[in-house]
Amino acid sequence: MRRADRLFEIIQILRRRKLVRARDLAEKLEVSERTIYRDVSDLMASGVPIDGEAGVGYILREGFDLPPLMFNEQEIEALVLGVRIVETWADEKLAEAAGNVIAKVETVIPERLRQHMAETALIAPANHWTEPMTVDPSVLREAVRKRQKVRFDYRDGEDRATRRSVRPLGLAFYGPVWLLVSWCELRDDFRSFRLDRIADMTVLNETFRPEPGKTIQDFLKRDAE
Amino acid sequence: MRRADRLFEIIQILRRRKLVRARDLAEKLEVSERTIYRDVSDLMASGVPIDGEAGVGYILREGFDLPPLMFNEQEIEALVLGVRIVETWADEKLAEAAGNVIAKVETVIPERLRQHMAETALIAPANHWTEPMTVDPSVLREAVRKRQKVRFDYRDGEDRATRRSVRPLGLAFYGPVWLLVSWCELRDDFRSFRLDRIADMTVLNETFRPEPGKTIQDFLKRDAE
DNA sequence: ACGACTGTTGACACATAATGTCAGGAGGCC
DNA sequence: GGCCTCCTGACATTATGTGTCAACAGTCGT
Repeated sequence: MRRADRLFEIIQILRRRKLVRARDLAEKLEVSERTIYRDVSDLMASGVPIDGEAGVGYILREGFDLPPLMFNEQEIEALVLGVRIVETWADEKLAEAAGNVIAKVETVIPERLRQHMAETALIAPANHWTEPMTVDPSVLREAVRKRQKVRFDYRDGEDRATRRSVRPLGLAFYGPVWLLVSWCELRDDFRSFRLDRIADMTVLNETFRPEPGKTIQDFLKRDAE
Repeated sequence: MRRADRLFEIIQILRRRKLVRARDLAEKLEVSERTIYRDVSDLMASGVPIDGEAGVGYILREGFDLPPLMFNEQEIEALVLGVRIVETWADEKLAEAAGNVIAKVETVIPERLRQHMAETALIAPANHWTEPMTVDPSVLREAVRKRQKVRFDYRDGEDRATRRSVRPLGLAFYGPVWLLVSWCELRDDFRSFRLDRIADMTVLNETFRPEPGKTIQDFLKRDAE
């Protein structure tokens, strides 16, 4: 039996039974326990939610596959429109993920809705007037997630250039342009930067901790006033 | 990337797109075409219904009922961003539906992703420069669904006013403005109208049948050329 | 506190599977 | 016919998987 099949088989066994010991799996699949431990470890690394408890066995937590979903027609339209906008207005990686969302949702909704999904007449045409990006948004998204500071040159509306070091807090979709919402250490305040005016960006190794008053929630709160 | 992951990835790509060439897969997954042929062959042997046609590419037949894997983090981000954009850029009814989508998805994902969902740092700020709508988009959406013709006054870029009778085919999100994509009976051709320039619209009782060459698919096809 | 049970990890030698390259064949499409 | 694509075989090379042995750590019942 090929390894790929075995990994799949382990998942199936875990789906069927609540609790399984490595020894059971080893016997069933005719490999050594050591191999099972390695397989399970790989599955975990791939995101399969397996809990292994010493003295007990393995349990598959919920959330491995996507359960059936039910939406009404209006919700389908909202979902499809949102995803289509992301597909045409965001960077490649997000666009691809958006495509996956469509594909995955399609397989878990009832047939009737699947049809409606395909027929949704809300479209987001490829836009031709976005400013060419000078930074890769996916790099920035990662910096946001990992809370890594970034440094870059910024050219403002009056063409003045400054070098900034900021805490990236989030990315904001603002029509034809994307903004980097950040805490600017030069100004010691929130600042938003247009992604098309950023140049020579480097993600620093320096990380930051969220501090009260300097998070994106604080920014949004202030924005609302 | 390990082989087992690649096999899953191939399935996902096939789910997303109708037609894929071995070459596309090879580039995407950074392996040789030969490896792709071997992978696909193995998937087929495992019962995945893939059709491979010489001169065409690969197609995933229907009837593959393996539930898709749970959303990954990137997909959650794409979904959340899409929904947030709809919430701020679309009309009230769609915005509300978008909110429901979030709520429904939240109930089926594991805790870890729910947290990620809440923390997604992609935002779509309330935009302040959209042109004020002169028609209710939700009325137009319904007319699209029910295939009811509509009549309205339109004021073009040079401020010339015309009265139009059109088949509403769909709505297009075009940044700060929304467009009504339609088959215009005055010009006997496809025409797009900015929603903020439409006035005195009435939905007619007259319905229309989709005719070859006059559907939104035809419009999109022509657009691509 | 103890012992039995089970998951987790490392090391190492060995076997096997995966991969890329090259070549050729077969079938769809215009 | 020419082009594109899927499909298959062979072969050298490399990467990966595997079993065995060993030690450690967490759980559970007593």
